[in-house]
Amino acid sequence: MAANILVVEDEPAIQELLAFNLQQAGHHVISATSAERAYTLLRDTLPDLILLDWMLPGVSGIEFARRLKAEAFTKAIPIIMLTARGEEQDKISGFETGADDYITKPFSPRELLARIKAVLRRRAPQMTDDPAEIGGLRLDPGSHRVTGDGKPVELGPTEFRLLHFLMTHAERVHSRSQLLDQVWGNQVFVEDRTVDVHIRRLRRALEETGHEHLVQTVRGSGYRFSENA
Amino acid sequence: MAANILVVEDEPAIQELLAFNLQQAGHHVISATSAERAYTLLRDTLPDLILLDWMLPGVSGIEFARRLKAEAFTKAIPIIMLTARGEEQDKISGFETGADDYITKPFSPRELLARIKAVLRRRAPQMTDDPAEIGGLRLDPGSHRVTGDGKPVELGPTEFRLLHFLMTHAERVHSRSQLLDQVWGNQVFVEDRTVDVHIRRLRRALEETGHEHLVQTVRGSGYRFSENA
DNA sequence: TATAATTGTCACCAAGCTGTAATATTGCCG
DNA sequence: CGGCAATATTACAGCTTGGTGACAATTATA
Repeated sequence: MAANILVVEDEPAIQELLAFNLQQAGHHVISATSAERAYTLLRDTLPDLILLDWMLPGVSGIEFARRLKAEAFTKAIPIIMLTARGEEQDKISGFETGADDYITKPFSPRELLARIKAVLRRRAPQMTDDPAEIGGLRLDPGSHRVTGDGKPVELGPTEFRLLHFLMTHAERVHSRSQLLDQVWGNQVFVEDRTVDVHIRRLRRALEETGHEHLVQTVRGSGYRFSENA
Repeated sequence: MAANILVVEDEPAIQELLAFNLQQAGHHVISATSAERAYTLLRDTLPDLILLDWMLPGVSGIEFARRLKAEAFTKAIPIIMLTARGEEQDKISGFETGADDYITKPFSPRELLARIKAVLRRRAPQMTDDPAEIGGLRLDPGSHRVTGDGKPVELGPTEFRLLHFLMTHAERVHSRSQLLDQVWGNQVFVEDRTVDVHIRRLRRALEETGHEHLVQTVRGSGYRFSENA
């Protein structure tokens, strides 16, 4: 899977433990010991997921999470909160933070990795770098390359993201507004019909290698990526 | 799944987070910050489900829920109440008003979605994306596909919804007006006889794979989907 | 800065879908 | 077996939806 994970944790021991386990699993880890530092890091690169300690010096984890969910450019990043046992009982509403999941200390590395994987898959399968290959069409997010039966396919940025989303959510119908939310981002104001045009551009590009049939129209519902007619 | 959900919540932060998480899950969200506004919105379109905060300025959530359950046109809409922690008493009164479920803060997005799904399943099975399979006929809402013994069946949008409803409410007779309410929507003015035509179209499509006998006429009452002759 | 790509909208067309009415059948009653 | 009411079937005109090419504005690139 190999995700970029930002760990925000003030206690060095836990910090190291987390970093070790995550790296062991092939993830790339960025560390911050406070919300402020984390925020600075975020300006450079956006991670695929944030592990956030509930209790932080200065700006608390809860507060930080809320801030992340409020800002457009960090809104979509999944957050997993680290909480100490029993904290849950007393502290403020966990949901208000918008965290995607919680892990209660102490936790096993296996549980940690499992939850990370689950969150990434649930939240944004197209964010993982796993290559997708369906019906002879192959999309590799890592190298940002698409090939149909080995031959390269040229795509614009939007068509690439669109195809990536469709391929990582194949066999399902997606309405135009769902696609706008997922591919364009949910704060963008764009006409529904614009999706049609990009579907058209995607199809035209796929015609080169004869894979345009994989992008299917479901009248009255939206579009679907499927191997089957 | 993809339901229209009305969120009634006065605190903007929670409001946004709810909307965000629900949209992530593919739902369509309408928001209101007070009971009064919610009520106005209801006059235009009826949602499939209402998420209602227990604490609201002005008319309280409980009061609002009671009103919704009293009026004919909103009576059938499932309600999930959001309550603050440690107020067991609220749960009781929540149910007394006719709320279908309640969620105690804090809660994870996962729990929220699970409860929504549960309520919808109980209340309106055709709204969940669970595949239905009866007598060799299979309907998958997720991929928007129908197959008879594995072979694809072509359906128009209305026939698809009609079949979906029938299959999720099999072995029961539905009158024409019931079908109009459930499949067409309960504010549409359409002739009763129109149902006959769509039943006809559905049957014709099912003839392809020899499954037309599953859609049965009950003279004087309506139609039924059943495996048994 | 000039040039090329990319993007979102539109207008127009083709195809598909819908509701209704007219007509044909069917089932049930005596 | 008629007569009647309910249902089936068909045809169709209007409407909606999706496909497509063009275009101007914006953005990236040389």
